[in-house]
Amino acid sequence: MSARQTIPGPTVKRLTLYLREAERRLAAGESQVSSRELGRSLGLGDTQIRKDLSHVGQFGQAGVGYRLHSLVEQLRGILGKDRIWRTAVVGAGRLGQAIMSYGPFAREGFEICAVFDAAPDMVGKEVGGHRIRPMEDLEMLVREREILLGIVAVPREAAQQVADRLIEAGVLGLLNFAPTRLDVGDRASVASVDLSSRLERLAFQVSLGLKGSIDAED
Amino acid sequence: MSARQTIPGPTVKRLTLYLREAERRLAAGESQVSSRELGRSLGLGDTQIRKDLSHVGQFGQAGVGYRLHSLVEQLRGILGKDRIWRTAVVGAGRLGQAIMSYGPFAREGFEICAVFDAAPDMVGKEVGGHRIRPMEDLEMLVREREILLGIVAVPREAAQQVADRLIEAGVLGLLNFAPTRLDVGDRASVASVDLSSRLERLAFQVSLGLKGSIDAED
DNA sequence: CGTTGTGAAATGATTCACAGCT
DNA sequence: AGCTGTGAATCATTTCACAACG
Repeated sequence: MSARQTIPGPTVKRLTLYLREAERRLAAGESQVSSRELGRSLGLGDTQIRKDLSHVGQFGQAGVGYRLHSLVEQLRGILGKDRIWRTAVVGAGRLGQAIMSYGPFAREGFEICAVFDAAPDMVGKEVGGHRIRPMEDLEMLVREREILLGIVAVPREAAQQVADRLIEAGVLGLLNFAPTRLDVGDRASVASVDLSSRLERLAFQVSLGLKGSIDAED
Repeated sequence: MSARQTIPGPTVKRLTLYLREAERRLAAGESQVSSRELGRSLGLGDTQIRKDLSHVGQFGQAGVGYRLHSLVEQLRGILGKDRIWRTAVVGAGRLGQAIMSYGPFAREGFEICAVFDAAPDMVGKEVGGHRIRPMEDLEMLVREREILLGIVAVPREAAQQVADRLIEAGVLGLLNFAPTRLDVGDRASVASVDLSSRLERLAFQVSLGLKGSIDAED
Protein backbone atom coordinates (compact mmCIF):
# COMPACT_ATOMS: atom_id res chain seq x y z
CA MET A 1 0.00 0.00 0.00
CA SER A 2 1.48 3.28 1.09
CA ALA A 3 5.09 3.54 2.15
CA ARG A 4 4.95 3.41 5.93
CA GLN A 5 6.49 6.38 7.62
CA THR A 6 6.96 6.21 11.32
CA ILE A 7 4.19 7.63 13.45
CA PRO A 8 5.23 9.55 16.57
CA GLY A 9 4.59 7.70 19.81
CA PRO A 10 2.36 10.39 21.31
CA THR A 11 0.30 10.32 18.13
CA VAL A 12 -0.26 6.57 18.35
CA LYS A 13 -1.48 6.96 21.89
CA ARG A 14 -4.01 9.55 20.82
CA LEU A 15 -5.11 7.52 17.80
CA THR A 16 -6.35 4.84 20.19
CA LEU A 17 -8.40 7.52 21.94
CA TYR A 18 -9.80 8.80 18.65
CA LEU A 19 -10.84 5.30 17.70
CA ARG A 20 -12.53 4.71 21.02
CA GLU A 21 -14.43 7.99 20.90
CA ALA A 22 -15.35 7.52 17.25
CA GLU A 23 -16.73 4.06 18.01
CA ARG A 24 -18.67 5.48 20.91
CA ARG A 25 -20.22 8.18 18.76
CA LEU A 26 -20.94 5.78 15.93
CA ALA A 27 -22.71 3.46 18.36
CA ALA A 28 -24.66 6.46 19.60
CA GLY A 29 -25.99 6.96 16.09
CA GLU A 30 -23.85 9.92 15.01
CA SER A 31 -22.41 9.86 11.53
CA GLN A 32 -19.73 12.54 11.45
CA VAL A 33 -17.58 14.58 13.75
CA SER A 34 -15.29 17.58 13.42
CA SER A 35 -11.82 17.77 14.89
CA ARG A 36 -13.09 20.46 17.21
CA GLU A 37 -15.90 18.31 18.59
CA LEU A 38 -13.58 15.33 19.00
CA GLY A 39 -11.17 17.58 20.82
CA ARG A 40 -13.83 18.79 23.19
CA SER A 41 -14.63 15.21 24.20
CA LEU A 42 -11.02 14.24 24.69
CA GLY A 43 -9.56 17.41 26.09
CA LEU A 44 -7.32 18.08 23.11
CA GLY A 45 -6.93 20.84 20.58
CA ASP A 46 -8.45 20.52 17.12
CA THR A 47 -5.13 21.15 15.41
CA GLN A 48 -3.55 18.31 17.31
CA ILE A 49 -6.21 15.94 16.10
CA ARG A 50 -5.95 16.95 12.47
CA LYS A 51 -2.18 16.69 12.55
CA ASP A 52 -2.38 13.26 14.13
CA LEU A 53 -4.86 12.00 11.57
CA SER A 54 -2.79 13.46 8.77
CA HIS A 55 -0.01 11.06 9.79
CA VAL A 56 -2.11 8.10 8.76
CA GLY A 57 -3.87 9.35 5.68
CA GLN A 58 -6.39 11.91 4.69
CA PHE A 59 -9.99 11.14 5.17
CA GLY A 60 -12.14 13.96 6.38
CA GLN A 61 -14.15 16.39 4.30
CA ALA A 62 -13.38 20.07 4.38
CA GLY A 63 -16.35 22.00 5.68
CA VAL A 64 -17.91 18.89 7.19
CA GLY A 65 -15.53 16.85 9.33
CA TYR A 66 -14.77 13.16 9.49
CA ARG A 67 -17.28 10.46 8.59
CA LEU A 68 -17.33 8.21 11.60
CA HIS A 69 -17.79 5.00 9.68
CA SER A 70 -14.76 5.64 7.54
CA LEU A 71 -12.73 6.99 10.45
CA VAL A 72 -13.37 3.92 12.57
CA GLU A 73 -12.59 1.57 9.72
CA GLN A 74 -9.32 3.32 8.87
CA LEU A 75 -8.13 3.56 12.46
CA ARG A 76 -8.96 -0.05 13.18
CA GLY A 77 -6.85 -1.11 10.26
CA ILE A 78 -3.93 1.14 11.16
CA LEU A 79 -3.91 0.13 14.81
CA GLY A 80 -4.16 -3.57 14.05
CA LYS A 81 -7.59 -3.94 15.57
CA ASP A 82 -8.99 -5.72 12.56
CA ARG A 83 -7.65 -9.02 13.79
CA ILE A 84 -7.74 -11.18 16.91
CA TRP A 85 -4.67 -11.01 19.15
CA ARG A 86 -4.11 -14.33 20.85
CA THR A 87 -2.79 -13.53 24.31
CA ALA A 88 -1.36 -15.35 27.32
CA VAL A 89 -1.45 -14.14 30.91
CA VAL A 90 1.38 -15.20 33.20
CA GLY A 91 0.69 -14.79 36.89
CA ALA A 92 -2.77 -15.47 38.25
CA GLY A 93 -2.58 -13.39 41.40
CA ARG A 94 -5.11 -10.65 41.96
CA LEU A 95 -3.65 -8.52 39.21
CA GLY A 96 -3.57 -11.40 36.75
CA GLN A 97 -7.13 -12.29 37.65
CA ALA A 98 -8.25 -8.71 37.18
CA ILE A 99 -6.62 -8.65 33.76
CA MET A 100 -8.05 -11.94 32.59
CA SER A 101 -11.54 -10.87 33.51
CA TYR A 102 -11.17 -7.26 32.36
CA GLY A 103 -14.14 -6.86 30.07
CA PRO A 104 -12.76 -4.31 27.61
CA PHE A 105 -9.89 -6.57 26.54
CA ALA A 106 -12.09 -9.35 25.28
CA ARG A 107 -14.34 -6.88 23.52
CA GLU A 108 -11.41 -5.16 21.84
CA GLY A 109 -9.95 -8.12 20.03
CA PHE A 110 -7.61 -9.51 22.66
CA GLU A 111 -8.39 -13.17 23.28
CA ILE A 112 -6.93 -14.78 26.36
CA CYS A 113 -5.86 -18.21 25.21
CA ALA A 114 -3.84 -19.39 28.19
CA VAL A 115 -3.15 -18.50 31.81
CA PHE A 116 -0.14 -19.65 33.79
CA ASP A 117 0.89 -19.56 37.43
CA ALA A 118 3.80 -20.93 39.39
CA ALA A 119 1.88 -21.66 42.60
CA PRO A 120 0.84 -25.32 42.74
CA ASP A 121 -2.35 -24.49 44.60
CA MET A 122 -3.45 -22.12 41.82
CA VAL A 123 -2.83 -24.59 39.01
CA GLY A 124 -5.96 -26.34 37.85
CA LYS A 125 -8.31 -23.73 39.26
CA GLU A 126 -10.60 -21.92 36.93
CA VAL A 127 -10.92 -18.13 36.95
CA GLY A 128 -13.16 -16.19 34.63
CA GLY A 129 -13.53 -19.21 32.40
CA HIS A 130 -9.81 -19.88 32.12
CA ARG A 131 -8.12 -22.93 33.61
CA ILE A 132 -4.81 -22.02 35.19
CA ARG A 133 -1.87 -24.00 33.81
CA PRO A 134 1.48 -24.81 35.34
CA MET A 135 4.54 -22.87 34.18
CA GLU A 136 5.97 -26.08 32.74
CA ASP A 137 3.36 -25.99 30.00
CA LEU A 138 4.15 -22.43 28.94
CA GLU A 139 6.33 -23.09 25.92
CA MET A 140 4.14 -25.89 24.63
CA LEU A 141 0.86 -24.04 24.92
CA VAL A 142 2.16 -20.75 23.57
CA ARG A 143 3.43 -22.51 20.48
CA GLU A 144 0.47 -24.80 20.09
CA ARG A 145 -2.07 -22.00 20.42
CA GLU A 146 -0.08 -19.56 18.31
CA ILE A 147 -0.05 -16.91 20.99
CA LEU A 148 1.43 -13.56 19.96
CA LEU A 149 1.10 -11.39 23.05
CA GLY A 150 2.06 -12.06 26.67
CA ILE A 151 0.90 -10.25 29.77
CA VAL A 152 3.45 -10.39 32.57
CA ALA A 153 1.72 -10.13 35.95
CA VAL A 154 4.29 -11.81 38.18
CA PRO A 155 6.52 -10.41 40.94
CA ARG A 156 9.53 -8.35 39.93
CA GLU A 157 11.97 -11.15 40.64
CA ALA A 158 10.34 -13.51 38.17
CA ALA A 159 9.50 -11.03 35.42
CA GLN A 160 12.65 -11.20 33.32
CA GLN A 161 12.69 -14.96 33.28
CA VAL A 162 9.04 -15.12 32.29
CA ALA A 163 9.70 -12.61 29.52
CA ASP A 164 12.57 -14.70 28.20
CA ARG A 165 10.47 -17.85 28.15
CA LEU A 166 7.54 -16.16 26.42
CA ILE A 167 9.75 -14.69 23.74
CA GLU A 168 11.61 -17.95 23.25
CA ALA A 169 8.24 -19.59 22.68
CA GLY A 170 7.38 -17.08 19.97
CA VAL A 171 5.56 -14.21 21.63
CA LEU A 172 6.15 -10.89 19.85
CA GLY A 173 4.78 -8.40 22.34
CA LEU A 174 4.82 -8.13 26.14
CA LEU A 175 2.63 -6.08 28.41
CA ASN A 176 4.62 -5.77 31.61
CA PHE A 177 3.07 -5.03 34.99
CA ALA A 178 6.16 -5.80 37.04
CA PRO A 179 7.98 -2.76 38.42
CA THR A 180 11.16 -3.44 36.51
CA ARG A 181 12.57 -3.04 33.06
CA LEU A 182 12.39 -6.07 30.80
CA ASP A 183 15.38 -6.60 28.59
CA VAL A 184 14.16 -8.19 25.39
CA GLY A 185 16.81 -7.05 22.94
CA ASP A 186 15.22 -6.72 19.53
CA ARG A 187 13.25 -9.92 19.81
CA ALA A 188 9.96 -8.36 20.86
CA SER A 189 8.13 -5.17 21.75
CA VAL A 190 7.44 -4.22 25.34
CA ALA A 191 4.82 -1.95 26.86
CA SER A 192 4.87 -1.33 30.58
CA VAL A 193 2.24 -0.42 33.11
CA ASP A 194 4.04 0.74 36.21
CA LEU A 195 1.36 1.25 38.82
CA SER A 196 3.71 2.39 41.57
CA SER A 197 5.38 4.95 39.38
CA ARG A 198 1.99 6.21 38.24
CA LEU A 199 0.72 6.67 41.76
CA GLU A 200 3.97 8.29 42.85
CA ARG A 201 3.75 10.81 40.07
CA LEU A 202 0.22 11.63 41.09
CA ALA A 203 1.39 12.19 44.65
CA PHE A 204 4.14 14.44 43.32
CA GLN A 205 1.65 16.54 41.41
CA VAL A 206 -0.57 16.85 44.42
CA SER A 207 2.27 17.71 46.75
CA LEU A 208 3.35 20.37 44.33
CA GLY A 209 0.00 21.94 44.87
CA LEU A 210 -0.07 21.87 41.12
CA LYS A 211 -3.71 21.22 40.82
CA GLY A 212 -5.26 21.23 37.40
CA SER A 213 -5.84 18.22 35.31
CA ILE A 214 -2.27 17.79 34.27
CA ASP A 215 -3.22 14.40 33.09
CA ALA A 216 -0.43 12.65 31.37
CA GLU A 217 -0.01 9.52 29.50
CA ASP A 218 -0.89 6.34 30.83
CA MET B 1 14.45 26.90 50.18
CA SER B 2 14.93 27.09 46.43
CA ALA B 3 12.40 28.73 44.16
CA ARG B 4 10.46 25.88 42.62
CA GLN B 5 10.85 25.67 38.89
CA THR B 6 8.67 23.25 37.01
CA ILE B 7 10.10 19.84 36.36
CA PRO B 8 9.36 18.29 32.95
CA GLY B 9 6.85 15.45 33.05
CA PRO B 10 9.18 12.88 31.49
CA THR B 11 11.77 13.79 34.09
CA VAL B 12 9.36 13.20 36.97
CA LYS B 13 8.57 9.78 35.58
CA ARG B 14 12.23 8.89 35.50
CA LEU B 15 12.88 10.30 38.96
CA THR B 16 10.51 7.65 40.34
CA LEU B 17 12.61 5.02 38.59
CA TYR B 18 15.84 6.47 39.96
CA LEU B 19 14.43 6.40 43.46
CA ARG B 20 13.29 2.80 43.10
CA GLU B 21 16.64 1.65 41.75
CA ALA B 22 18.57 3.65 44.33
CA GLU B 23 16.53 2.10 47.12
CA ARG B 24 17.14 -1.34 45.68
CA ARG B 25 20.89 -0.77 45.56
CA LEU B 26 20.96 0.75 49.01
CA ALA B 27 19.11 -2.28 50.38
CA ALA B 28 21.65 -4.47 48.59
CA GLY B 29 24.41 -2.81 50.59
CA GLU B 30 25.84 -0.51 47.93
CA SER B 31 26.72 3.02 48.96
CA GLN B 32 27.20 4.97 45.76
CA VAL B 33 26.37 4.80 42.10
CA SER B 34 27.42 6.67 38.98
CA SER B 35 24.98 7.97 36.39
CA ARG B 36 26.41 5.46 33.96
CA GLU B 37 25.73 2.50 36.24
CA LEU B 38 22.23 3.74 37.00
CA GLY B 39 21.64 4.13 33.30
CA ARG B 40 22.74 0.58 32.60
CA SER B 41 20.18 -0.75 35.07
CA LEU B 42 17.36 1.35 33.73
CA GLY B 43 18.12 1.38 30.05
CA LEU B 44 18.84 5.10 29.91
CA GLY B 45 21.79 7.27 28.98
CA ASP B 46 24.02 8.72 31.65
CA THR B 47 23.52 12.26 30.39
CA GLN B 48 19.79 11.90 30.70
CA ILE B 49 20.13 10.93 34.31
CA ARG B 50 22.45 13.76 35.23
CA LYS B 51 20.23 16.27 33.47
CA ASP B 52 17.17 14.92 35.27
CA LEU B 53 18.85 15.06 38.65
CA SER B 54 20.12 18.57 37.94
CA HIS B 55 16.47 19.67 37.77
CA VAL B 56 16.03 18.93 41.44
CA GLY B 57 19.33 20.01 42.93
CA GLN B 58 22.92 19.03 42.83
CA PHE B 59 24.04 16.21 44.96
CA GLY B 60 26.58 13.89 43.45
CA GLN B 61 30.32 14.11 43.73
CA ALA B 62 32.45 14.63 40.67
CA GLY B 63 34.77 11.71 40.21
CA VAL B 64 32.68 9.46 42.41
CA GLY B 65 28.99 9.49 41.62
CA TYR B 66 25.92 9.81 43.80
CA ARG B 67 25.83 8.69 47.41
CA LEU B 68 22.84 6.41 47.59
CA HIS B 69 21.79 7.44 51.06
CA SER B 70 21.65 11.09 50.12
CA LEU B 71 20.11 10.39 46.72
CA VAL B 72 17.29 8.36 48.23
CA GLU B 73 16.64 10.92 50.90
CA GLN B 74 16.52 13.80 48.43
CA LEU B 75 14.32 12.02 45.92
CA ARG B 76 11.91 10.86 48.58
CA GLY B 77 11.48 14.42 49.71
CA ILE B 78 11.04 15.81 46.22
CA LEU B 79 8.57 13.16 45.15
CA GLY B 80 6.52 13.47 48.32
CA LYS B 81 7.36 10.00 49.53
CA ASP B 82 8.35 11.17 52.97
CA ARG B 83 4.76 11.13 54.10
CA ILE B 84 1.81 8.77 54.18
CA TRP B 85 -0.80 9.25 51.46
CA ARG B 86 -4.23 8.34 52.76
CA THR B 87 -6.07 6.78 49.85
CA ALA B 88 -9.56 5.56 49.00
CA VAL B 89 -10.42 2.92 46.43
CA VAL B 90 -13.78 3.19 44.68
CA GLY B 91 -14.92 0.05 42.92
CA ALA B 92 -14.21 -3.33 44.45
CA GLY B 93 -14.41 -5.43 41.32
CA ARG B 94 -11.43 -7.53 40.32
CA LEU B 95 -9.41 -4.48 39.39
CA GLY B 96 -10.24 -2.71 42.63
CA GLN B 97 -9.40 -5.83 44.58
CA ALA B 98 -6.09 -6.20 42.77
CA ILE B 99 -5.26 -2.59 43.59
CA MET B 100 -6.19 -2.80 47.24
CA SER B 101 -4.06 -5.86 47.74
CA TYR B 102 -1.20 -4.70 45.51
CA GLY B 103 1.76 -5.09 47.81
CA PRO B 104 4.01 -2.32 46.49
CA PHE B 105 1.43 0.41 47.22
CA ALA B 106 1.29 -0.28 50.92
CA ARG B 107 5.08 -0.49 51.11
CA GLU B 108 5.52 2.78 49.26
CA GLY B 109 3.57 5.05 51.54
CA PHE B 110 0.08 4.72 50.11
CA GLU B 111 -2.31 3.66 52.82
CA ILE B 112 -5.71 2.41 51.78
CA CYS B 113 -8.09 3.92 54.29
CA ALA B 114 -11.45 3.12 52.71
CA VAL B 115 -12.96 1.00 49.95
CA PHE B 116 -16.33 1.62 48.35
CA ASP B 117 -18.58 -0.30 46.01
CA ALA B 118 -22.04 0.25 44.62
CA ALA B 119 -23.07 -3.42 44.52
CA PRO B 120 -25.12 -4.33 47.60
CA ASP B 121 -23.74 -7.86 47.65
CA MET B 122 -20.17 -6.54 47.85
CA VAL B 123 -20.83 -4.13 50.69
CA GLY B 124 -19.81 -5.49 54.06
CA LYS B 125 -17.44 -8.06 52.62
CA GLU B 126 -13.82 -7.93 53.57
CA VAL B 127 -11.05 -8.07 50.97
CA GLY B 128 -7.38 -7.88 51.80
CA GLY B 129 -8.17 -6.62 55.27
CA HIS B 130 -10.51 -3.85 54.07
CA ARG B 131 -14.24 -3.83 54.71
CA ILE B 132 -16.15 -2.68 51.67
CA ARG B 133 -18.40 0.33 52.34
CA PRO B 134 -21.51 1.50 50.52
CA MET B 135 -21.24 4.48 48.21
CA GLU B 136 -23.52 6.45 50.52
CA ASP B 137 -20.72 6.63 53.07
CA LEU B 138 -18.18 8.04 50.62
CA GLU B 139 -18.30 11.71 51.49
CA MET B 140 -18.44 11.08 55.21
CA LEU B 141 -15.55 8.63 55.36
CA VAL B 142 -13.32 10.59 52.98
CA ARG B 143 -13.70 13.65 55.15
CA GLU B 144 -13.51 11.84 58.46
CA ARG B 145 -10.39 9.91 57.52
CA GLU B 146 -8.73 12.86 55.80
CA ILE B 147 -8.23 10.99 52.56
CA LEU B 148 -6.22 12.83 49.93
CA LEU B 149 -6.05 10.42 47.01
CA GLY B 150 -8.79 8.46 45.27
CA ILE B 151 -8.43 5.44 43.01
CA VAL B 152 -11.24 5.18 40.49
CA ALA B 153 -11.80 1.55 39.51
CA VAL B 154 -15.41 1.67 38.36
CA PRO B 155 -16.96 1.24 34.91
CA ARG B 156 -16.66 4.09 32.43
CA GLU B 157 -20.24 5.21 32.91
CA ALA B 158 -19.80 5.82 36.64
CA ALA B 159 -16.30 7.28 36.60
CA GLN B 160 -17.06 10.98 36.21
CA GLN B 161 -19.66 10.95 38.92
CA VAL B 162 -17.35 9.14 41.30
CA ALA B 163 -14.62 11.64 40.52
CA ASP B 164 -16.94 14.55 41.28
CA ARG B 165 -17.97 13.07 44.59
CA LEU B 166 -14.42 12.32 45.66
CA ILE B 167 -13.27 15.82 44.82
CA GLU B 168 -16.26 17.39 46.50
CA ALA B 169 -15.33 15.44 49.62
CA GLY B 170 -11.81 16.86 49.55
CA VAL B 171 -9.66 14.46 47.56
CA LEU B 172 -6.82 16.21 45.73
CA GLY B 173 -5.58 13.51 43.38
CA LEU B 174 -7.28 10.83 41.33
CA LEU B 175 -5.80 7.71 39.82
CA ASN B 176 -8.21 6.78 37.05
CA PHE B 177 -8.52 3.28 35.62
CA ALA B 178 -11.70 3.92 33.67
CA PRO B 179 -11.23 4.23 29.90
CA THR B 180 -12.45 7.80 29.77
CA ARG B 181 -11.25 11.28 30.49
CA LEU B 182 -12.14 12.73 33.86
CA ASP B 183 -13.02 16.37 33.86
CA VAL B 184 -11.90 17.81 37.18
CA GLY B 185 -11.32 21.43 36.24
CA ASP B 186 -8.59 22.81 38.46
CA ARG B 187 -9.90 21.18 41.59
CA ALA B 188 -7.59 18.17 41.56
CA SER B 189 -4.85 16.33 39.70
CA VAL B 190 -5.57 13.27 37.62
CA ALA B 191 -3.36 10.42 36.52
CA SER B 192 -4.76 7.77 34.23
CA VAL B 193 -3.96 4.15 33.61
CA ASP B 194 -5.63 3.18 30.38
CA LEU B 195 -5.14 -0.54 30.04
CA SER B 196 -6.95 -0.89 26.74
CA SER B 197 -5.00 1.92 25.13
CA ARG B 198 -1.78 0.43 26.42
CA LEU B 199 -2.50 -3.00 25.00
CA GLU B 200 -3.66 -1.50 21.71
CA ARG B 201 -0.44 0.41 21.34
CA LEU B 202 1.51 -2.76 22.00
CA ALA B 203 -0.48 -4.51 19.28
CA PHE B 204 0.25 -1.61 16.95
CA GLN B 205 3.98 -1.91 17.57
CA VAL B 206 3.90 -5.61 16.98
CA SER B 207 1.82 -5.33 13.84
CA LEU B 208 4.26 -2.78 12.53
CA GLY B 209 6.89 -5.45 12.79
CA LEU B 210 8.68 -2.76 14.74
CA LYS B 211 10.34 -5.10 17.09
CA GLY B 212 12.86 -3.74 19.54
CA SER B 213 12.15 -2.66 23.01
CA ILE B 214 10.48 0.56 22.07
CA ASP B 215 9.23 0.65 25.59
CA ALA B 216 7.32 3.76 26.40
CA GLU B 217 5.79 5.24 29.42
CA ASP B 218 3.43 3.56 31.49
C1' DC C 1 -19.18 30.04 5.88
C1' DG C 2 -17.01 26.00 8.48
C1' DT C 3 -13.55 22.69 8.31
C1' DT C 4 -9.51 20.07 6.68
C1' DG C 5 -4.59 19.54 5.78
C1' DT C 6 -0.06 21.44 6.19
C1' DG C 7 4.13 24.30 5.85
C1' DA C 8 6.36 27.31 9.16
C1' DA C 9 7.19 28.86 13.86
C1' DA C 10 7.41 27.88 18.56
C1' DT C 11 8.04 25.07 22.26
C1' DG C 12 9.86 21.09 24.68
C1' DA C 13 13.10 17.25 25.48
C1' DT C 14 17.28 14.79 24.60
C1' DT C 15 21.95 14.43 23.43
C1' DC C 16 26.44 16.38 22.75
C1' DA C 17 30.61 18.33 24.27
C1' DC C 18 33.32 19.97 27.64
C1' DA C 19 34.73 22.83 31.73
C1' DG C 20 35.58 21.92 36.35
C1' DC C 21 35.81 19.22 40.57
C1' DT C 22 37.82 15.26 43.48
C1' DA D 1 41.51 9.17 35.68
C1' DG D 2 36.61 9.32 36.51
C1' DC D 3 32.64 11.74 37.04
C1' DT D 4 29.24 15.59 37.60
C1' DG D 5 26.72 19.61 35.93
C1' DT D 6 25.46 22.43 32.12
C1' DG D 7 25.33 25.57 27.96
C1' DA D 8 24.75 24.71 23.17
C1' DA D 9 23.06 21.90 19.50
C1' DT D 10 19.98 18.60 17.86
C1' DC D 11 15.85 16.34 17.52
C1' DA D 12 10.80 15.77 18.39
C1' DT D 13 6.30 17.50 19.14
C1' DT D 14 2.88 20.96 19.40
C1' DT D 15 0.82 25.08 17.97
C1' DC D 16 0.06 28.71 14.69
C1' DA D 17 -1.59 30.58 10.51
C1' DC D 18 -3.62 30.09 6.36
C1' DA D 19 -4.53 28.24 1.63
C1' DA D 20 -7.76 25.14 -0.40
C1' DC D 21 -12.01 22.84 -0.41
C1' DG D 22 -17.08 21.60 -0.21
